[in-house]
This record gives sequence, structure tokens and C-alpha cells, in this order.
Amino acid sequence: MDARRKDIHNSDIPVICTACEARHRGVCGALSSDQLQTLSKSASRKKLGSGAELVGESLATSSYSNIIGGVVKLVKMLADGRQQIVGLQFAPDFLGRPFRAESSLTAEAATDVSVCTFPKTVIERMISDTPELEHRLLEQTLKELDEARDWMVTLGRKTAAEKVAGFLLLIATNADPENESDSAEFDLPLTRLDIADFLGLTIETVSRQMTKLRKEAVIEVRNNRHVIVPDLNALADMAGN
Amino acid sequence: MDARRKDIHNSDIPVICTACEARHRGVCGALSSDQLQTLSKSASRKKLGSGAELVGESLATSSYSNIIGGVVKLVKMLADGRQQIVGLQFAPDFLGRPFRAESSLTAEAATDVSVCTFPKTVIERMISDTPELEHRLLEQTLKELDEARDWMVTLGRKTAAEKVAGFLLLIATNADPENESDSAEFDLPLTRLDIADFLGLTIETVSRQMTKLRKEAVIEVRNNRHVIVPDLNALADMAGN
DNA sequence: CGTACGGTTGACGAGTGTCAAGGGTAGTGG
DNA sequence: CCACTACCCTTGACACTCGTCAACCGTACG
Repeated sequence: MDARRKDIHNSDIPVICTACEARHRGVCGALSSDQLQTLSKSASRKKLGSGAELVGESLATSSYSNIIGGVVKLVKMLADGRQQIVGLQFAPDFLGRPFRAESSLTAEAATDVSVCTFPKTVIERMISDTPELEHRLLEQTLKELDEARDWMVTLGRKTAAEKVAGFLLLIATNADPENESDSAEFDLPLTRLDIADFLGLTIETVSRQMTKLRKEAVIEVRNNRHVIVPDLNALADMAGN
Repeated sequence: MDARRKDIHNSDIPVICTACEARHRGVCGALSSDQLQTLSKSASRKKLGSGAELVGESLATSSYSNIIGGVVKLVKMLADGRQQIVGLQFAPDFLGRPFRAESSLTAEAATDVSVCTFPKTVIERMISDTPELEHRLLEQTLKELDEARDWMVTLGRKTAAEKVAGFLLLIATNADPENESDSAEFDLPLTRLDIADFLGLTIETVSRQMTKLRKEAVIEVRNNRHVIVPDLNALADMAGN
């Protein structure tokens, strides 16, 4: 379909939003062009370097964001420093927790990230005015819950080899959702330490499993971060779902 | 309709609902007495023995339920038989997944359970009519997401000893939410196998950790299932949050 | 009385974590 | 242009937690 032509007719859509994915697959799709106008007035685009903190103890409840690009990790930390990544978010996910102070969770940019940020108050007013918006939030929350539960199986019941294979598969599908072929090629958005914190392993074990996959020719690795998967099915077999 | 007249006299709350917790803390609190009337006409109370399947491949999407009493476990199973419990639900939680075919998740009665069941269609119509109902569902889904993420930290980063202590603490608080003292006493709603599947351990390891806690006098156990915790703080220290 | 089920305990080994050393690359300052 | 440092990653040797296998106990039930 010709989205551009539709935008010309609905000429009220803010310039900043016209090419934004959040309007199609994200929560903004629930809003009228009027509401988009209102929201875009108080919205601001930001680019954040890898490692920047998006939601933490401080910023926690002051603003919400849509992720425009990049990968955000949701991190929980124990008192003694052990940490666990409890979720990864990709564009055009919505970031921020309505109606709720988020207990001990921080959101950090895993890669360089760009976001569209709005103040909490504006969004919350729109939520109460627009049932469809709340519906989208419910849909996204249900999606995140499914993902969290899938990952619980990985954390609780899979071996290190299966965990790493499963992780690579996860990134492969999110890096290029359109890909229909059996092969894939992508850059890992996470360091080995992040991967370890996501999988409940140590960096050493992650590293060893990666070399094992390399030696078995299931993957090919360049510059530590760039991964080529000649046969996704072979990788899926090792992930044991 | 003369719904209005019924709304004025709130004595029209269905008999079946008057003493029901779901009307206070659960999703039914979002409904008018009129809607409760409609819903209660197609609702039915059921008692299910431990082990019964509430949501599975078959029943999956045909009905929803409120849990009136007992404990329900949400189970995911891998092809080779390994399984992981990804959530426990207590009264008055809502059971069933709106708008979504639940991938490979089964809900089973962990104890004897009583539920209030309604057909999918009735609930879904009410959801679209009543934004407040959708709001409650969002709240519950957010709560479940928080719990799932907390548990991911346990699964990924805690030792067997911490896992077992954390589990006992979880049950202690859910068994008696009103308890303000620092001691507790309760029956475990789960078998050792269920506990193992919840914690990502084996029954043997669970058993050993329980004995260890017993020998350290952190807990006292009678008949395998009945647990006394003289000092919840001592237990909390071992859970390592 | 036999059987089934759930739980405990012990001996042993595999899978991961821990500790330590070293390689590769990018950025910085001389 | 070359150290120099910092960071990320890999690899090896070893230790330890937890899983596996097996035997046994107690209780409920036919």
C-alpha cells in the first residue's frame, strides 16, 4: 500500500511522526491525528549512547518513550552485584511502566539508541481518554509476558549450549524480522557480559559455547560481534524448543 | 433496557457473587451490578481436583475463569519432557489469555481448586464495552509481568539454597497476605516435583536444601508439607534479595 | 498385605563457575 | 608513527555446585 499518499490526505499528522514505525506497529497507531498533534508538541527525539540509562531509580516515572531504533536492555540487580537481564526491547516497543513504580528495574541502552520521549502526564491523560490506546498497551504487555515466560524456560531448564543457541536465534529473528530464508547475518547488539547476564551464565561459558558453535560450523563469527548463520534450522535444533 | 433501575438498587448483585473476592480485589470489581447479572447467568462454579487441567491445547480459548480458591500452576514443557512452571496463581486471579492463543502453556490445578468460569464470548464483549475491565486486566498483566521478571532473577542468578528460601518466602506471603508478624505457618501447595519445576532444580536438590534449612532451624517441617517459619527475616536473609 | 506415590539420603560425575593468563583492537598521548 | 592503556574476548586448569542413579522410608489405598 502507499502509506505516503495516505499521509498526504491525512495532512494533520505531525511531520515528526510521518515516517515513524510506532505509528504503524507501535502504540501510537491507536491515536487520532489530533492526539498525535498534541503528543508531538511535548515529544522529543533523543539519541543515546550505548550504556545510557533510560529508566532508573531517578527518571523512573517522569517520562515514557517509544524506541525508534537500537536495543534496550532491562536489568535487575541483586544487592551483591549479580545481575540478570530480564528483557530486551526493540523498535517500536513502548518503554515505561504505566500506573506503577517499577521495582528495582533499570532500562539501559545496549546499543546506541534513539527514542521518542513524552512526559508521563500527557500519555496518562490520553490513556484514560482512549480505550484503544490502553488496548495496545495491554497487547504489548501480554507480548512481553509471553516472552518473559518463554525465557523462564530457557533460564530454568536449558543447558548452556541451548541457551546460547536460543539467544542467537532470538537476535537473528529480531534483527531482521522480514527474513524468510534459512540463513541470517547480523551484528550482536550485546557484549559477552550482557549475553551472560541475559542467559544466567558467565562470560567464559558464553565464550566457550560460541567457539563450540563455530567449530561445529553452525555459525561463523567476524570481529567478535558479527555473526553469520548459514542454516537457521541447524541452530534451532540446538536451541531445543 | 431497564438496566438503570437495577443499577440504582445495588441489591441486585447476583447471589453467587456477593461473597466473592473477585468482586473486590479481582477483575469483577470493574463491572456494574447489571453486568454481573449478565455474567453470572452464563457463569458456573466448579471444583477441580489437584492435577486437573484448566487451560490446555484443547480448552485453550473457549473459556475464562476467576480463581476462587486454591493454587493454579502455569506450566511449559519442552519436547523432551523437561518442564518449567512459569507462574503460580492464587485467588482472586483471572485465568485465561484474552486476544491471544497461548503458546504451549498449560494451567493445572496444583491443589484442589474452585473457579468461576464463563464463556469467552461473553467476557470479550464486556471487555470492549467496559474500559475499566480492560484496565483491570492490564493491571493484572503488569503484576504478572513483574512477578515473572522477579522470578527470572531467581532462575538465572540464584543458588539452590537461595531459590528454595525464596520459594518458601513466596508461599508464606501468599498463603496469608494479612500476616504482619515475623513468623509464619502454612501448608505447601506444591509437591517436591512441582517445586523443582518452579525453581529449575531437581527434586533431590530441593529435598536436600529443605533438610539443610531444617537442620539450621530456619524452618520446621511436619508431614512433608506443613512448614513453620519461626523467623521470616532469617529466611529472607537466605533468599538473598 | 501389596503396591503406588511422594519424599529423603548417599555416592558419584558432569556441567558450569572461578581464577588466571594472554590475545586483539581501538583510542590516546607522546 | 609508535608506545601505552583500556576494554573485550578467548582459552586453560581446577573447584564446586548440582544433576544422575540407586536404595530406602513412610503413608495412603485397594
